[in-house]
Amino acid sequence: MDIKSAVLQLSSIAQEARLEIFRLLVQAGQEGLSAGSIGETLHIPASTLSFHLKELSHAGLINSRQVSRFIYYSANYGAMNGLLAYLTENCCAGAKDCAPSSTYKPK
Amino acid sequence: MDIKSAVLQLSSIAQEARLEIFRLLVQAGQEGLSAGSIGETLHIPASTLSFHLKELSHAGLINSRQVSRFIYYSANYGAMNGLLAYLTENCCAGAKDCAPSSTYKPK
DNA sequence: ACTATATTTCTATATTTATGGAAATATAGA
DNA sequence: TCTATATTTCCATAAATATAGAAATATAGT
Repeated sequence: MDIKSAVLQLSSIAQEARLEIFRLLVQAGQEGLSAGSIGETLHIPASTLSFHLKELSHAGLINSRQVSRFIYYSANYGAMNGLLAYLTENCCAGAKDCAPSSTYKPK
Repeated sequence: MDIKSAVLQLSSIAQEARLEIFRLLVQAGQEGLSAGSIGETLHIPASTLSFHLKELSHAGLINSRQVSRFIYYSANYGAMNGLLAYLTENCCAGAKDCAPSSTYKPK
């Protein structure tokens, strides 16, 4: 992970509408959701949504696939974990248990 | 964690200079580093650095304390972990092992 | 081919953010 | 109190980003 990619990914979720979209997809699982259902759930106009989905895709934090007339978007869990790992890399110069507990336990 | 705080925190590290500062402090540990030594390490002019440190402080991702003429900044590990937990909350609707492995293992 | 639906692109406007020099404000040692 | 050092505030300018309507494009059912 290089810093420019990390900034691109962080920028893509450092915006309220996009963070909502991303979290919705993280919670939705591998299957994902169609653009239309995301817009309906979050009340985002189609053109605005399209702009935000492109930002997230371009950053690599979400994937898309076409299913008939719909486009399904889903979280890229690998990219997400890569980003989290980058943020915590060499945390506390390797001291163990430097950080308070977190509830997320990746395998 | 509410979404506005999360966006504020993400925005604060979604910028190359600030992400460098934050990672430097995450790696530095509890003791932290003085503003001057951060600027010297990362080659950031004082006024620019001050602006960025204020952004990070305001978001709550770093703390500061005065030590004689110096101001020491350090990572707020609790805030960091809170943010990471927020991003992964209800990941995959609770399915276990939905996400690929990560190297960060908070206790 | 025609029609309805899904999504994207185009466009203009409004808003926010980053930069760094110069000046101002601490802090502490002599 | 004078001086040196550390950091912040002020300021103007430059650059990037968000918004959503209207038009364009794609897909599939009839």
